[in-house]
Amino acid sequence: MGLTKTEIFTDKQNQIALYAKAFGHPARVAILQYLFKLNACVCGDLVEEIGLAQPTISQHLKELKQLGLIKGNVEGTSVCYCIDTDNWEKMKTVMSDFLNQDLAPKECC
Amino acid sequence: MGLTKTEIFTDKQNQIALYAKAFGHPARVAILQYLFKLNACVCGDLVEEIGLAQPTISQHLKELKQLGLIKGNVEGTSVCYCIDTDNWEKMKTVMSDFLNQDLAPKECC
DNA sequence: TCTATTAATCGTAATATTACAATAAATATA
DNA sequence: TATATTTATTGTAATATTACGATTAATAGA
Repeated sequence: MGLTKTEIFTDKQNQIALYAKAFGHPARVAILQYLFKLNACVCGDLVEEIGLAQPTISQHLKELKQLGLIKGNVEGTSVCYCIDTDNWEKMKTVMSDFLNQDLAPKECC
Repeated sequence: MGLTKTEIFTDKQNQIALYAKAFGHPARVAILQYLFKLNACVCGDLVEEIGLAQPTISQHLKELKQLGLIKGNVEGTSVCYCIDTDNWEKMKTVMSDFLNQDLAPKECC
């Protein structure tokens, strides 16, 4: 147990859950907001900005990178991160479809 | 360790993360989609519909209820669940603000 | 080459999540 | 009251996540 049974759900449902999981930690939310705010590649000051230890930030960045939401470019000894806008848009489509489901105005119970 | 440091993040960041966490499991996504699809209170057939054990479904429903995204009304021996549309709209506002951040079209790195 | 700087990886402890069997609670009906 | 039906709760095992110290890797510059 303790293992999510992905096989009984649709690809779409699993995809929504994966994106949502990425946003399910405030550090990752903060990282993404900071990248959007600066509107540029952020080279190195994420650790001071967020306030968690360097390995922890690195771990969160890795998750976001694996999902494709950010990209990292090596610049000398530092790595510069920014939003991957193409993939961000794809994610938005998936998540918006889910969030914008609407109910007909029908009384219930 | 293993404990999210919520105190170093803003209320907004924590709120986004809490909502996202709720959507971070495909069973909860599936439950919500089903409630939207039927557009009615669902009395009892969620266990067969989703395909997880009854206590597991009950646990997922509890999480969604605690966040306020669904409500449950007791009807005899069964409980009928439906989307809490008011709270769903509030959630949508919060999540949309986050997802719809946009970058100026600026090259990066 | 040596040193400094910065990010990634490894290892690990603490906590959280997921899933379900067993059981309890609640209520309708015989 | 007794029984059937349905959902919630409890307990617990398996797995995942979070956080960080220690270390490694990579590269710039002396």
